[in-house]
Amino acid sequence: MSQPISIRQQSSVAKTSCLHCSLSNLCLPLALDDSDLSQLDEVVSRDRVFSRGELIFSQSTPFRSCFAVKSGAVKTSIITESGDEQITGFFMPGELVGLDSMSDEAHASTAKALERTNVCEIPVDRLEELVHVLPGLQHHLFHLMSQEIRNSHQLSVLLSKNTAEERIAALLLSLSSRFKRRKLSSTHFNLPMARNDIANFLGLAVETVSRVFTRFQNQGLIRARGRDIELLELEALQVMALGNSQP
Amino acid sequence: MSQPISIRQQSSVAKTSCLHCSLSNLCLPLALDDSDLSQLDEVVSRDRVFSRGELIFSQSTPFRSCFAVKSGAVKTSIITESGDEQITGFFMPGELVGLDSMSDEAHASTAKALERTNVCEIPVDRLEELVHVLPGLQHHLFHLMSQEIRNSHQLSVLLSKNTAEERIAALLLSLSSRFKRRKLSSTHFNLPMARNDIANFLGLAVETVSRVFTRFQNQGLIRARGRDIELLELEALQVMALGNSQP
DNA sequence: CGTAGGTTTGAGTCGGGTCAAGAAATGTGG
DNA sequence: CCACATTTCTTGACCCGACTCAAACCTACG
Repeated sequence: MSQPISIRQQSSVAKTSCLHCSLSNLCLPLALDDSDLSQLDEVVSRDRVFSRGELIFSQSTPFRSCFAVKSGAVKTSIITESGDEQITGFFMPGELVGLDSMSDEAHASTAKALERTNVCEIPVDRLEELVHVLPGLQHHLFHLMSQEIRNSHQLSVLLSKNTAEERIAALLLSLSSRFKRRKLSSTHFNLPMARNDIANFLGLAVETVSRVFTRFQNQGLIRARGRDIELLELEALQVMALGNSQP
Repeated sequence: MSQPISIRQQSSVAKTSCLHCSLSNLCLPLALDDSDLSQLDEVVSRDRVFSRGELIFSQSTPFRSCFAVKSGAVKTSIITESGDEQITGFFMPGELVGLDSMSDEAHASTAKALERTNVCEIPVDRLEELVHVLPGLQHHLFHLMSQEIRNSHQLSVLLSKNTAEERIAALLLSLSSRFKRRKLSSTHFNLPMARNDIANFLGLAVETVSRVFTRFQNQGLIRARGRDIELLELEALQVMALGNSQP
C-alpha cells in the first residue's frame, strides 16, 4: 500500500527517480527545481529494502549515508551508557533518517525497520559535494536539521510537562497529521509500532500506555483494536494534548 | 572573568577578531584555516552586550542571525501552546545559539541572557552565502547542528528514564565538562542559572531541585552555597548520573 | 533597611511505576 | 491447517518518588 507513483512500474518495488517520486515534495520540498532534482537523483541509491526488525544502521558504526523512507516505517534509538534503549523518533515515508549524525564519524543512533520498509540511501560525502553547487539544497538541509532539533525539543516538553494521557494524545495526533500529509486518512490508520515502542518513546511503562488506550476508548475518543486505530474525537484529543497547565 | 584573549585589549569589552578569539576553537573548531576565519570575521558583528534577563531574540520573531556566546551564559526556551515555558538549553561561552531556527522564517525559541553576556551576531543570509565557498564551514555547521540534535536526544533520555538525583548529577557534570573545556576549574564554579531554571530544564519542581542539592551536600558529594558549587566526588556523581537501570 | 525574588524545609497526596498473571495475537513446524 | 510456543497486550493490586501546598528563611538590590 501507498506505493510511490512511478513511470515504469517494474516488479513489486517501484524504481522511481526523485523527479517522479510522489514523496519528493516531502523529502525535498519546493526548494529544488527539476534540474536540481535530477542531479540529486544520481547520488541516491534506491530500492534498499529492509524487513521488519532489520537494522538500517546502528550506533557507533561509521556514518556514510542518510536514508529517506519511501514506504514502511523506521524507529531510531540510542543506547545509553547504562545500557537501556531510548527511542528518539519514528520516521514515516517522506522523512529523512540519520540527520543526527551529519558530518560525524559514527552514527549517534540506531535505525530499525518497524515493518517492511523501502528506503533511498543518500551517501553524505556525495550529498555534501552536491550541496556546494545547489544553494537550494543547502538551505533545505539546514531546514530539515533545524526541524529535527525542534522535534526533539517538542519531545522534551512532552516528557517533562505532560501527563501520560497528554503524551499519548499528542503522539496519536502527530501520526495523524503525518498520514494526512501523505493524503491518507488522518482518522483511521495502523500504528507501525508496538505498545512497547510507544511506551519507550514517551517515557512511560507499557502498562500505562495500555491503560490509557482503553481509557480513551471508554471515553469514546478513539477506537483501538490492536494496532488498528480510529480517532473519533479529533478536537477532544487536541484539547487533551495541549495539557491543562494554567486553565 | 573569563575574557577572551585579545590583541588590543580596549575598554572592558574585547574587540577580538575571530582569528584571535580564544574561543574560536570551540565556536568554529579546527575546520577553518586562517584565511577562512578572516572571511567569516567580516560577516560577524561583535560586541553585542546583553545584561541579565535581557532577550537576545524571541520566539516567532523573524529569524536573521545566530549568536555565538563570548562571555556570560544564555538560556533558550520555548513557550508551549498551553502557555508554559520549557527551557531547551543552556549556552556557555564558545557555544552557538539559534541553530534550531536555521533556514526558518521565525525563531523557534527565545534566548535570554542569564547574566551579563557578550555575543557575536552572525547573520544567516551572509552565513549561508559564505558556506558556499567554504566547504569546511559547511561541514562544521552540519556538525554543530547534528550535535544539537544529539544534545536534545540526551535531554529526552534524561527526562524519560532518570530520577531527580540522576538528572541533577548529569547537569552538574555537563556544566563541569564545559567549564573544563574552557580551561576553567571543572570542580568549582558558579551556576549561571537559578534553581528555577534548573528545575524547568530537568522537568522537576523547584523544591525537588533544592532537596536534591541538600541531599548531595549531606552525602558529601558537593558543597553548595547558593550558586557557588564545588564538586567533591566527581566519580560518585558520574556513577549516579548513569542511573541504576539494570545493575 | 525594607521588600521581592530566590531558596530551603515540611507534610500530605497521587500519578504512574513495579510486580504478577491472564488474554490475545502472532509465529513455527509438522 | 492445526497444535503449540512465543511474543505482545491488557488488567489488577500495591507502592514510591516527586508534585503540591504552605510557610519560613535568605540575599540582593534599589
